[in-house]
Amino acid sequence: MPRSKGKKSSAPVTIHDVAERAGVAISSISRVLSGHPDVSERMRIKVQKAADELGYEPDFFAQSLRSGATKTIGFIIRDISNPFFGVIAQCCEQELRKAGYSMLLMNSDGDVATESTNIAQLRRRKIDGLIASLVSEDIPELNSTLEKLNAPVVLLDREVVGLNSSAILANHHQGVEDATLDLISRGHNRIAFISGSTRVYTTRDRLKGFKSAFKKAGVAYPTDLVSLGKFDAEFGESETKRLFTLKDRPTALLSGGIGSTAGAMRGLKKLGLVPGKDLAFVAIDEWPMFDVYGQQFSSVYRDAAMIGREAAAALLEMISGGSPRTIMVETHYIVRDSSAGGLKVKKK
Amino acid sequence: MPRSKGKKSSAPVTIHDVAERAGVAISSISRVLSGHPDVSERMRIKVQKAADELGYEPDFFAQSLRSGATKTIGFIIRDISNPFFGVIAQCCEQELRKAGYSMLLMNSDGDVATESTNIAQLRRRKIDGLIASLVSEDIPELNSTLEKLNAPVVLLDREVVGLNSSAILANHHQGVEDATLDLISRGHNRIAFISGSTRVYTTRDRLKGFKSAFKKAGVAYPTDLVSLGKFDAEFGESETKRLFTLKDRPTALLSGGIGSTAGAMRGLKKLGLVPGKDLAFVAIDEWPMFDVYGQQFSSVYRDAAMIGREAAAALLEMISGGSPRTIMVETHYIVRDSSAGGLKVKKK
DNA sequence: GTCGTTTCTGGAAACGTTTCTATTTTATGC
DNA sequence: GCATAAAATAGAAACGTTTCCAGAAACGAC
Repeated sequence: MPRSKGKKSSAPVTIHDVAERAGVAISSISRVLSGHPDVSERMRIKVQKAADELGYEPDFFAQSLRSGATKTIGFIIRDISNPFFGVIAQCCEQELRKAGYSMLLMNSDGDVATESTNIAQLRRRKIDGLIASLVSEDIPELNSTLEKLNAPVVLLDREVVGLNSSAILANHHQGVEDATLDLISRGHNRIAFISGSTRVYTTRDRLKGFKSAFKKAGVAYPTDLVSLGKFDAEFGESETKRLFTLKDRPTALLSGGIGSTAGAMRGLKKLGLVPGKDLAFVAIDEWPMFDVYGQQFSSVYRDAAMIGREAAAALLEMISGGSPRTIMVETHYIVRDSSAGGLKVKKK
Repeated sequence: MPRSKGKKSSAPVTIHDVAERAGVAISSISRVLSGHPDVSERMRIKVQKAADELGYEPDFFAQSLRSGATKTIGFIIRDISNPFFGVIAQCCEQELRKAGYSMLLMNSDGDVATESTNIAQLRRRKIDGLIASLVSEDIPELNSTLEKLNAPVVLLDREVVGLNSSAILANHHQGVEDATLDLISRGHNRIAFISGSTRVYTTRDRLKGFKSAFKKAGVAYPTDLVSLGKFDAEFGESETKRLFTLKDRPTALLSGGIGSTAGAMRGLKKLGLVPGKDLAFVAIDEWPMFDVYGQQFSSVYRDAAMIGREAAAALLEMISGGSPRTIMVETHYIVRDSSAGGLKVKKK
């Protein structure tokens, strides 16, 4: 049954239909529509007309199967509900969309196995590139898993040794050091620090800044007040409760990341401790609108939107043959109300 | 050149390789791996073994091209950086992933044209279903655009007439009415209301609750204090500034949605007005961690996680042949500190 | 044993493109 | 006008699956 005669309006129009209508070979249709140079003006017009009249749209899967390019980018993060990641994802997606790419979003839920399943899924989907904030940097099969993707990779705030990928790193230690030095100069020495696992760059670099501040100030570094484990709110809350009920409790707190901060704030509230009054408090990474709440929280700030844009740019560059690169994004200590408080004797 | 002999390790292994290794036809491979019933135990074992040894993974695009199913769901929202949408997306993605589907995320940036381009893109990608929070409900070609998708659609907080889709609607008017009645009972009658366009259900239903509260209370409805336009922070901020510098300025404010609330809070701050003191303030929709900030904001709450899960469930049901349905999600007025304030004469 | 059912298997035709190769047409130089 | 090269086109072979169809093998029933 010839497909041309049956005027089934619902049957999708294929390249064959266009070829028949224009009275040319299907290869000519393909050439015209993909902008091949060896095409006469007459042919171009004829084909374009037929395609327009039929409302032809090339089948995405047929194109990908044949050409190999999928115009699809994988995006893996712990948790898209984290507004910090949300901003990154948003800006990333906008940039990728401009370049004709679509974004497959997957949450890893902070779980190594889920993350690995997700990567496998993306491999089967033959993504053209991957942007990921990994759960951990030292998973045994990680490098081979990522290499099997056969696509360029951009890592967010992660350093994976031996992997030929780009990375967008934040200069955490600078901001954290500035914040810690400020707290020390205000008279604190019992400063608590809560953040995620040391198996990721993020935590290690923050810790580096925290430690170097004590060293620079010549003050003993409070080992017992450093709690590194997970980025989630549960950990932040329980550790805050634990630390702030110690015999010799801290007078200040730095919480590392959106999740930690959420947990810390909840924990402090349950303990009846008010940031800026009963303790000094600095959040690392900001919530959106952090600056407009009645109570003003200090923070170590980094620009999520820029991170998203840089990630997209780095990936697109690699897709078009460029080599991997590492981009460092600055962090800034922003002093607000909550840096005060927590000390018996008010300074000046 | 026979593909089997060249032991190119990088060449992806196809169904033909497995067939050759097992010494059977490719159709048998397909049958075994897709769980077709008419397969002997001997064949099953033989094929499974060959597939495992070669590490065979079916090509996603070839499968989709042939079978028509893409195991891909489109997800369109205004802006994934909005934490409310973030939670919805997260829960949605988790549920879809469990069912073997992946999520293509696209921001519409609140722009009708972008949204329409996105839908067209998703159509070409032959998605199996769409979950969307549309910019507007009354776009001329909207219905035909969505129908051309040829896939089930779940709308978030939107009512599109004549479209055979599922919808997850929030019962906004109940929560808003409760909030407004509370404010009226506290002595307010100059209550401002800022929200998005009336071209979406969200705004209309909120407005309905706002109006009915005044009617029930027998108080004149302050037409001049209702400002409906856009959901974004810019609109929220400028309208807040305008309304609160009126000669006869409002004593209370309801802001509709995350964006409006962000703008309103910023605007109030610039005016030097403190919620809970200089005015009563109720946010519609909560930010994450809304309950732990020093200053406690009242809100009309709805459960974003549930909305996400219900959306996924409704879509999966339609994909497997179920019919569309409308799910109503409750909203709740949560009274916190910011419901107080704004009145010269304190009521008992 | 023969016959009709089942159960199983192999071969080949799709799916809708891109791209390679071969062929025809057109242009160029003399 | 003729050889030669260049440009334009058609035809067919991929890409890697699923699925249809036909036939082979196995199995009872008689």
